[in-house]
Amino acid sequence: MHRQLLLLGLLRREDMHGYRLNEFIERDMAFCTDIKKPTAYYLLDRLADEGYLAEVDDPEPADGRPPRKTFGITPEGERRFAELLRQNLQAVDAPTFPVDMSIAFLDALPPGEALALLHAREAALRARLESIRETPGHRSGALRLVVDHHITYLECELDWLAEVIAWVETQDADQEGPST
Amino acid sequence: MHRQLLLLGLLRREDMHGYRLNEFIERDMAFCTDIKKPTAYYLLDRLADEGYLAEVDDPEPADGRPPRKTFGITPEGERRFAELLRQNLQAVDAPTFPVDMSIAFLDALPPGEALALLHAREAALRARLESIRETPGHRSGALRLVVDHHITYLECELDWLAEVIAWVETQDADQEGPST
DNA sequence: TTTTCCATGTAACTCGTTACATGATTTC
DNA sequence: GAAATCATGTAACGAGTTACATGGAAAA
Repeated sequence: MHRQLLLLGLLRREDMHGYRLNEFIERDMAFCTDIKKPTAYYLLDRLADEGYLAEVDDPEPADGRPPRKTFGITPEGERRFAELLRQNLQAVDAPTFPVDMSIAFLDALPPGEALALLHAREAALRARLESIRETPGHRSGALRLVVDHHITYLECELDWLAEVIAWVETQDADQEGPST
Repeated sequence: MHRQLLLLGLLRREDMHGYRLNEFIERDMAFCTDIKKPTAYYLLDRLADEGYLAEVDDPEPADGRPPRKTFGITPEGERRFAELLRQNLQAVDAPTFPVDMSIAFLDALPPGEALALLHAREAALRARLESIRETPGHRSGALRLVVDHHITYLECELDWLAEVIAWVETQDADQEGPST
């Protein structure tokens, strides 16, 4: 559903063909969406079938290039967009973190190995945080807020991971015995 | 994949039949997993087919009750469990937040309505945070860490939401004109 | 001359959900 | 007598992904 919203939202700003759309999404939105090319093409056709998009004439057809299907949003599409926007903004999704399942059974691992894996995870999260911080563009406008969302989230993940690591370390110490 | 891990992890502690397993998951793990009953039954059979689980005799068959299939983990299941645990702990998933798509197009909404929706969202998040804070049990052990994960996450969501609200408010003020 | 770019798709598949089916037994 | 509890499942569906297909043009 947020995928439809994305496509409608982008086409609301400018008519585009699938290839350009996918290019833009890959370059500028990859950090916040996971829509894949075939899905985008499929959804474009479906949204057009449903009357939310309409195929328009290619404003600058390039010769010796495959023909392209340029889409524009229709008035019904605008209405649909607003509807999805409100729905999506109100929906409070309960996210699930796959890693939680590992944490729940962390005692099944030798503490040493657990710590090594957790530190590796920490490094990976830090790397991602850096790469998002260094992302060019998105310096202004609403997209900045989305970048901030991911930065805030990664920082919170790191805080929590530190807590997990501390916990494993105390477990480890307890196991060695406080008598040592 | 984290679903398999969950089932194997729980059956590692104690032999169980599907119904009890589902009961436990609904009562004590609903806040961190979204596995549904039919999925659990299906996965139990599949894991058994693959040799990771084995059907064992019901230790206390109740009379006048439907027969139940009690599963226990096999040595291969133990190995599989450890493998999934390591895999899952190392995998750094790039989460996508559906709400980001709304935020990216927030300017399409009248600022007043946007603020109302954002405040409603804030209230919903706060309610969830409270309900998790008041969750009984999970006070000790690894599950406590998982609860903390969700608390930390919701707090970070609230921080970020406040930032979004502030941004919309400045946008609104700018639009009214700094001359007023 | 092989690779990359442009541009669109399809077919098969995976994973999971929803809604429903069954049937005895206990509780209201 | 109706509803909830116990216990297991199936069938149909939906959303999305992967891998592949196509075919000309430009760049390496």
